[in-house]
Amino acid sequence: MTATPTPRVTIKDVAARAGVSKGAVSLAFNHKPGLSEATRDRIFRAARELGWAPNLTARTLAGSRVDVVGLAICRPARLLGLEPFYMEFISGVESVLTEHSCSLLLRLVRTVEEETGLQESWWRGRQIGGSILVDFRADDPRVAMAERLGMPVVAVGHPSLTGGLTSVWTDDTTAVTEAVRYLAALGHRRIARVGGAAALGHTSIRTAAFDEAAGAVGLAGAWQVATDFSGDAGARATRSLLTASAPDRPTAIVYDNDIMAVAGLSVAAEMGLSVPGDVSLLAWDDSQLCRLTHPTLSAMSHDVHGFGAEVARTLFGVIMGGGAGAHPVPTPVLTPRGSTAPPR
Amino acid sequence: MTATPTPRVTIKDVAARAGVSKGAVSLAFNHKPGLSEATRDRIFRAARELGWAPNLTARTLAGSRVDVVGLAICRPARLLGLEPFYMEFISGVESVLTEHSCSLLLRLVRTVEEETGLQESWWRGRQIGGSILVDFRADDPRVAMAERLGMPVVAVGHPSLTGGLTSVWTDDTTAVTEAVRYLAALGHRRIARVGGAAALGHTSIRTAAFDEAAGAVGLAGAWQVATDFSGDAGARATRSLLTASAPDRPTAIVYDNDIMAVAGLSVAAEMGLSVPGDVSLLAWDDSQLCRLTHPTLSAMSHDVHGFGAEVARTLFGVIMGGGAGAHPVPTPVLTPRGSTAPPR
DNA sequence: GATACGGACTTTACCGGTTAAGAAAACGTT
DNA sequence: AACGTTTTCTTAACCGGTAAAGTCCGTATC
Repeated sequence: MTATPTPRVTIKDVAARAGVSKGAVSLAFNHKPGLSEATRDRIFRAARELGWAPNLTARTLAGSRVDVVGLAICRPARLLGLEPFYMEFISGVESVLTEHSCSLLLRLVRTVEEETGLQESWWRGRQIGGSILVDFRADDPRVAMAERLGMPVVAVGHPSLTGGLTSVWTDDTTAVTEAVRYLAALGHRRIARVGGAAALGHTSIRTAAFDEAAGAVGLAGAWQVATDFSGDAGARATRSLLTASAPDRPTAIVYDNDIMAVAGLSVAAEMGLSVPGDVSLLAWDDSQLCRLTHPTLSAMSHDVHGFGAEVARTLFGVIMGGGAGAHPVPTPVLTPRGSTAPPR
Repeated sequence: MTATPTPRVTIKDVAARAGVSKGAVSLAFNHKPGLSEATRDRIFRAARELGWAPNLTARTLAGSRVDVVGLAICRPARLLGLEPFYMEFISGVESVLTEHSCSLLLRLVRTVEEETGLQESWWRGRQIGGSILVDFRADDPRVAMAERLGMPVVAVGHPSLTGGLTSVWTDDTTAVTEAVRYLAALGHRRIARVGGAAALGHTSIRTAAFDEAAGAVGLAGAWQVATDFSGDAGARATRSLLTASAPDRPTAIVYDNDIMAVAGLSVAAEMGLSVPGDVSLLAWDDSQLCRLTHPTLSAMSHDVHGFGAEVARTLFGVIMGGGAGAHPVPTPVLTPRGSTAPPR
């Protein structure tokens, strides 16, 4: 990219107009002591008249402050578009960043390796003051990267996945257990779970929790399928689960996100099965989408916006040199709606 | 945000290790002539050994290049989370930015005023090399802003809204006309449209086009409702349209996005009306969601990812000092699925 | 009345690169 | 051998801020 011919106003112009030195202008704009009210006013007036605002690039270079945080998301673009989760998460993050006049540098990447490279170059290039790491997997290379670089990060994921990094996490184990117990309490004895991408750490955690819970409540049948989070995959998985003959067919299905649950609902309809009569469906994340279907979808709800906000707050804590440790956010709670009922 | 104690490697360290001056390292890394192959190799080797990469902040300050583009989206966070459109759009933009090792600076804002302020400070602060402006409204202040600042931007919207700015736009008028003609051809005589936010320019354009088309094909009834794009609003609008008694009730409804169409589908089901038997529904944008419902949703489909990519390409053109004018992208095409049929 | 002190600024040296101008060595020419 | 040309590299001045150290001045202290 080449320059544009805009006549840039610099701190020098403001200083000249206010009849002071650059340093004085800098003091004024950083609200530091050492200036009289009168001078301060003159400086601000001059700046306003010239339409000047500090050049953040120069400020970053000179000082030690960087008011941008990074976020790289590693999922196929096709799927991201549909995941209400991320936009809500981002909007939560933004809500806190904005209070600190901080911006979000976003990038979609294809692989974890690409992400580590990107994060490293962002950090080395002082593009960011810290970063949010999401979608952890087992032995995630980003743990070592962040530690090696001494980069302030907050890891979104269970502490068992995020090593020594400061983390923000939801208790998926408890949530999965609650979901299974709820369905079992309704009388379901054969429950399936349509999970997310097998490579992701939280998927393994939920998978293990589901097995555990299924055993604990003594289910007669428990199935689990891994998908890529897409609606298509959710539909395929549901179809194959529901085509089984009656005794082998689950009477309830839990999904790892709401898109797949919507797809499941449609598959049931297409197969002539009634929801919740023939099969109960339980979604996860609970975006607005769950209230737009017919029947409405019961879901494990999550304050995704608040989650994002908490992540951002934690990141600021880390950047300021504190706030280490694992920060739990409230466990998703069951929100029963029209898609779950006792089996017929 | 305060600094972290990472020992940063700078160009000076690389120069020292390679036994040359800073300038030589700079020349090597910018692939400029004036260095022997041998020296170049030594420099690159030294850089590799030290794990050095040029500091983008310093590079930006010194040179005239900024490899970040801005995007501010002005819709309530709650709605954004659900709009598949934006994430897909962003992923399209990113796909092109990545090729140019360029990043996206994203911010959610509440008002256009807030956006103009933000864009201006981004530009003045040299945070961005250019910007993508979306969601234009009548007499949009951003047109004047971009011109005043001489900031390279590409406006996403119809040329009638974007003034003299370089724009990328879809022909909504033709698309709306096609939608109405299609429904009329199926035999529908009473068609309603559940539109988006009235303040947005493209909504007015579609509203006008709908009226026009309704007149041209001689409909017996044509209704239009403005919403905020949310599923809830779509549901409310649909409910009120469908509660009318038979002669006054539309037999087909066109929605301005797919979320509202999904909501409409559910309202029809809840009211005991069959789709497409009693009422046909036609969605807009056509994300994956339209294929996940039952019946599947007919839609005016759009290559949103490609749209985003085209916008990014156009922005690069503008930044390079060319590419002005209005760039049309293909008109949405009708994709008939299960939710549209002749009226009973 | 000399000394100390604190407030209000200014000076100056960076931050980590780029780039124009300058200098030294290598080369070809007559 | 003397002289212009390149080629290769160095120097030094920016870019637009920040921040530590320095200057100047009015006032309180003994």
